[in-house]
Amino acid sequence: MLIKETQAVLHQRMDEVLRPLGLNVAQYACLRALHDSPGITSSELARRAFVSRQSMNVLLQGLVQRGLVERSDQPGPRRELAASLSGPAVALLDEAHGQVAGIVNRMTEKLDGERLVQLRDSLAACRDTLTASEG
Amino acid sequence: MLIKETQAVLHQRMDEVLRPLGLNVAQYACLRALHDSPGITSSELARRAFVSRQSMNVLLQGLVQRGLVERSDQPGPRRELAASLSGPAVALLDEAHGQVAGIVNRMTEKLDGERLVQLRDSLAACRDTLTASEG
DNA sequence: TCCGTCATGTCAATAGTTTGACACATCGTC
DNA sequence: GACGATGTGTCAAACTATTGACATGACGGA
Repeated sequence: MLIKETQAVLHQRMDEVLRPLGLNVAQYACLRALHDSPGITSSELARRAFVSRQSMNVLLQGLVQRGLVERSDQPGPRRELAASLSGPAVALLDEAHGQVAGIVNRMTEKLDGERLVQLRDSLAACRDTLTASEG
Repeated sequence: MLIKETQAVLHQRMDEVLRPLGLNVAQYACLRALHDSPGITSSELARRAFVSRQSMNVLLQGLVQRGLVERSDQPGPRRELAASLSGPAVALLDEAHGQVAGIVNRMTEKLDGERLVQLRDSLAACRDTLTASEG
């Protein structure tokens, strides 16, 4: 499938540029989601990354040990532990985001603005249609 | 990322319709590649599926035990063992392909022909650009 | 109020994948 | 013919992720 191939190659390129920063694609996506939605829970993070809660938890523990994320010690209403980015994490995430943006720019350099907008719209339409027809 | 989300949802839907047939997405992709290119080797199969040779080998062994693929007993020039589909496999693959085609049709039902062609072209352009700029 | 449901976090066990390494065989070059 | 490079298959170990299960705490309806 064309979508799968494109995503696989993009994943490889992202992994190549993120490895020197000590991150993999899953960790980058986790930090990015944490930056966009501070105080999010581990389970919600797992849902957005399409992995199980347990995997996201071990990933989070690794990031906590490296001092990149901090989890609140006092649980919330539903026993959840809010997670947030640390100071050095935002700098690292900025660096990683720049690298990834470079990849995306190279990927879409052959497409003009019109085509790029249509690509985004079409992909979003496909995603929404599939998510709606679950079961 | 939009591409990743779309691919993830598509992967989930494919897994849902392939599970009743006793297949997962990796096995379906393997059978499909084997149908398009009969006599292909395990390593080439692994490259196309973006997995390691070892993973593809255990996947192939499972398919061999189920009588879906057959590997030639006499190695070729480079010690390779050609793999080919068995009789029941093509029927199963046809059934699976119909299910997947239904998913894809539902996914792209919101797009007219023009948009669909542009989507394919844009994705192919992105993939080719990324594969060209390896390193 | 009581109980069923849902949601989160965590543990143990299992399955699947990758990494690293080795043996074998061919091709190209000298 | 000899040698290194390349490509394939296979083994063992390590890692990653998933499945299944359990405890805890809050919400909602009878």
